[in-house]
Amino acid sequence: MELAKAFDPNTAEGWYKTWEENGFFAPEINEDETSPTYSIVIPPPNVTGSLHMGHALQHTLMDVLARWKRMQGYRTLWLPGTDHAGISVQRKVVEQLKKDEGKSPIDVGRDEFVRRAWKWKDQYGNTITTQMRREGASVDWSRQRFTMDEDLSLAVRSVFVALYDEGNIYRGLRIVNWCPKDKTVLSDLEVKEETKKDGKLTYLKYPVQGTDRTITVATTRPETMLGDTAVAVNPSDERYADLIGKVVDLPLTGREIPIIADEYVDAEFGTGAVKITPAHDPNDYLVGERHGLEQLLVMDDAGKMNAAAGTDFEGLDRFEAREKVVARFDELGLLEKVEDYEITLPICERCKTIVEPILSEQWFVKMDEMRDIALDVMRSEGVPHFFPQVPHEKVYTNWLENLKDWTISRQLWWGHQIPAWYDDEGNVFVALTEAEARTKAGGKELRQDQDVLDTWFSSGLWAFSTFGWTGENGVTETPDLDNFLPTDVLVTGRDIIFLWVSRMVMLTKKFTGKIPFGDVVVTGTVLGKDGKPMSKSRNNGVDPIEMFDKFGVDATRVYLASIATGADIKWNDLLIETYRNFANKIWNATRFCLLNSDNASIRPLDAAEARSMAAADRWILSRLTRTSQAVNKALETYQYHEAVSLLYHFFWDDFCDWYIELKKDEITSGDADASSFILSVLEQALRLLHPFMPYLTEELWQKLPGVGRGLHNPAYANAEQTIMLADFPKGDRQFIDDIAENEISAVIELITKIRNIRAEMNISPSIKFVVHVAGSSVLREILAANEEQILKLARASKLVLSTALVVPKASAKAVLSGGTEVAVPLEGLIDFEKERGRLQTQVEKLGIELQRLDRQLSNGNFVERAPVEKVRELRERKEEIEQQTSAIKLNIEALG
RNA sequence: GCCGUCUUAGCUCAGCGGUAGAGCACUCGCUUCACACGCGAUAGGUCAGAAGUUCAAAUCUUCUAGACGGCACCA
Repeated sequence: MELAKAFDPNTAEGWYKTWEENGFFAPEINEDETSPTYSIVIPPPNVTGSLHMGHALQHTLMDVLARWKRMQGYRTLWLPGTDHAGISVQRKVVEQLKKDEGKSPIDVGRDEFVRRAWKWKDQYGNTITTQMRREGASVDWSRQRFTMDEDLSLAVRSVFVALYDEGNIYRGLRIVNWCPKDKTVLSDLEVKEETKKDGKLTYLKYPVQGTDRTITVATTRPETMLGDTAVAVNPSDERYADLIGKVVDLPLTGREIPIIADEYVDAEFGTGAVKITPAHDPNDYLVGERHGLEQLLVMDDAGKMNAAAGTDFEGLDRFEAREKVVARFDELGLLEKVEDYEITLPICERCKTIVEPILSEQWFVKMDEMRDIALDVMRSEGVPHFFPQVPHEKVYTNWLENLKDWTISRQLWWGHQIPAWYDDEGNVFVALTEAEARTKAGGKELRQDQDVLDTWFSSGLWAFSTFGWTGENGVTETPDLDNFLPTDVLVTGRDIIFLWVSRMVMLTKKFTGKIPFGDVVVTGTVLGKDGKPMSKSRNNGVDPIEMFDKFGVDATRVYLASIATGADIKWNDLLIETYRNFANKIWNATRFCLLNSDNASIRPLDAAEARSMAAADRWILSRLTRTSQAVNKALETYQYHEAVSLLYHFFWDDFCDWYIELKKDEITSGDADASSFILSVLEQALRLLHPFMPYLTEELWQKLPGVGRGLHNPAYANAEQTIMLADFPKGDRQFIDDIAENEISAVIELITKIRNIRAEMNISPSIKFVVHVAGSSVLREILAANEEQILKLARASKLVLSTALVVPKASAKAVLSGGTEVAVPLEGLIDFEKERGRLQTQVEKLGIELQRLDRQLSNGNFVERAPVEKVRELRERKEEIEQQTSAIKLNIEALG
C-alpha cells in the first residue's frame, strides 16, 4: 500500500460521520456490564453562539478525556447540549422582527414573540453543534439537551417551587442593577466595570430652612437629586452638629427633606454631607430604611425621568436630565463647583449600557443555605477539586463567604417564565402549573408573573436535569442519574466559576444529595496575537474553523492541548504549524512502514518474545512503554501539555529519528518480521495519540495490515473496527528494559559524536571514513552488534573496535561517557588548528562543570548534610569528567 | 482598599528545592531511495531586581519594580 506524500486533514476528517453513525459515542457501545462509568457534561454553549477558540480549547480537553477513558474501557458519556441564552436570543429576535417587519415585540405580543424565538432557535441554533462535529467531539448526540426542553423546564419549575415553599426564594423590593437598554434587571455577576477618566463630581448647595446657610452635597449623578428624601451627615461631625434635625428646601422640587445623622457618612470624604436617594442607590436605600425615609423613584425602565421627577424633567433621558439639573442649579446660584473626577461605572456585560441602580420588585434566591452547602462540600470533600488548584480554590471559597442574594427574575420573554401567579389582590401562588396554582387560589382567575428566570438558574441544574431529573412530582431517579451522576470532571472557563460552577454545586447537592462533579479543570484564556482577550471590537479574534481549514483539526487540537493547564496563551500560528508538521511526520513514518509491509501484519507484543529481540527493538518497546505510562499519569492529573510533549518526542525523536533509521535497511530489504514489529509498535503509538489527534490516527490505523476489532478493548468486542475503541496502552512493566536503553544510548552517543566531528571538520557527507572506537568489552559487543546501523548513520566505511586506540596523528577524536574513545583518521582532511580548538572548547566546558562540582564536594556541609546518594552521584560525575578531560588533553597533545 | 497571578534563550512557552528545557527563528552543512511540513551539527539564558531560609534556590519566604486578574467601594 502506498500513501499520499503528505497528510490531508480534509479526507481524514470524514471519519466523524462513520463514528457517529456507528454509535461509538454513546455509552451503550460498551457491552461489559461491569465497566466503570465515566461522564462529563458539556458547558452548554449559547444557541446564539458560534464556535470560538475558548470552546475549541475546552472541547479538545473534554474530548481527550472522553476518548482516553473510553479506550480504557470505561462506559463513557460526554453529554452535549445548548443553553437558551435569554438576553442574547431575545435581542436577536427583536432585531429580526424590526428588520423584517418593522415591528416591536409589543406589536406581536408575548405568545407570538416566543413562537418566533423558537423558530429562530430551530433555524440558527444548530450552528455550534455542526461545528462541534468538525472538532471531532465524541459527544453522545442521542442525549443532546436544551435548557428549554420540556423535561428540563419542568425541572426548573420543580426547583423553583421547592425553594419557594421552604422560603429560599422570595420576592422583594430591592435596589437592583437595571439595564435601561435591555430593560431588565441583572445579577451582580452580569455587571462589569468601566473606568471613566473624564467623570465629574458635582457639588450642589441645598438651602437650610430657618437659616441663611446652605449644605453642600457632592454627587456623580446630579439627576438623582430629584429623588432625594434626606441629607445625611456623620453624627460626630461638629461642622454639621447644629444642622441635624433641620429641614432642607430641596431645589427644583419644592419638597422639604430632613437633615439626618448616620454613621454611614464618612466625614472625611467630600463635604461630609451626603444626599440620600433611597430609590436609586443601595447605600442610600439602607440609610432610608434605618430612618424611615420615603423611597422616591424618579426614573422609568428606559432610564427616562418619570412624573415624580417633576414636569420640568419628565420624559428626559437620565443624561439630559443630569445636564439640566446642573444648569438649573447654576441659574439659582446653588452650584458650588464641578470637579473632574475619575469614576468607575457599572456597565451591562452584554450591551455595555451604564447600569442604573434602581428600586425594583424582583425575585431572589436566599443564599445562606446555598452558601453553606457549597462551603461544606469544599471543607468536607475538597470538592470541587480545581485544576489548577491555585488560585481557584481560594477565590471560589472567598467569594462564597461573602455571597449576597441572587436576583433571578429577568424582564424578558424568552426563557423559563416564573411559575408564580397572582390574583387581583396581588396574592401570589407558586406552583408547577397554572392549574395547580388556581387550585391553591381556590379557583380564582390568575395572571402569571411576566418575568422569566435568569439563564443561570436553569444551567445550575444542568448536571442532573440533563439526566432526566424533573423533580419531586416527576422523576428523581433514572438509570442515567444512577450511572452518570456525579460526573467525573467539569472543564470550563474561569469566567463562569461563580455564575455556573458554584450554583451547580449548590443546586445539585441540594436536590439530588450528590455532588455534580469531583474535579473542575479551569482553562485559561486564549488571547489574540496582541496579547489581549479576543474580541470583535479589537478585531484580534482567531476563528477556529479557519484554523481547521488551514492546519487541520488535529493540529489545532494538539496545539490547544499543549497549553499548560489553566494558563493563558497568546495565539501563535507558528506553533500550530509545528503540530501540522507533526501530523505530517507521523503520516510519513506510517507511509514508510507501509511501503515495505507486503508480507507484514501487526501482531500482539509479547514480553517473552521481546527478550530475544535485538537491542534496538527492545529499546523502542521500552521507550514506548515508558511513554504509555507517563501519558496515562499525565492525563490522570490533567497535565495535557505534558502528555503532548511526551508523545511528540516519542514519535519524532525515538521512533522516527532513531528507530526507523536503525531499522531502515532491515525493513526496506523486505524482512517481514521487522516490518510486522515496527507496524505493531506504531499501532500502539497511534492508540496513545488518538485522543489528541483522532482523525489522523484513525485514518492511518485503518490502513495498517491486520487491524480489526480484535484490538479493541474487550468491552467493545463486537463494534465495527475503529481505533476509537482500541485498548489504550497501559504500559506493561515487563517491556521496560534498562539494558537495551543503555545500549542504544551508547550507540546514539557514538553516532552523534561522529556526526559532530564531520560537521565541525567540514567533511562532506559524501566522504565515508573509518571510525576507531576503544572501550570496554561490553561496549564493543554492543557496537559490534549494531555495526551496520552505525556505519550507515555515521556515514562510515569501517568500524574498528579495540581496547586502545592505535591511530595516526592526523585524527579527530572524541571521548564518550564511560571513557570510551573515538577517533576518525582524517589524513589530508584534518585542520589541526581547528581540531585543537574543538577539543579545547570541550575541555573548557568540562572545566566549568568540574569547578562547580569541586566547590560543592569541598563544602563539608554539603558532604555531611546532603543525601548520600546525591554526594555519590556528584563524585561519580566528577570522576567521569576528570577522566574525559585528561583523555581529551592527551588527544590535544597528540596533535603536536 | 482586599485577595491573587505572572516576569526563564530573539519570539511563544514548559519546568517550580538537587548539573537550565522545548518549538519556532538564527548560524553551518545536506536533492541520504517516509517526510524540505524534511535530515544532520552548532550557537544562544548571571531564570525581573534585592535580601533571607537551606549543604543546595529559577523553584521556598520577604521586599522592590513592571504586567495582569478577581472582589469590594466609588457622596
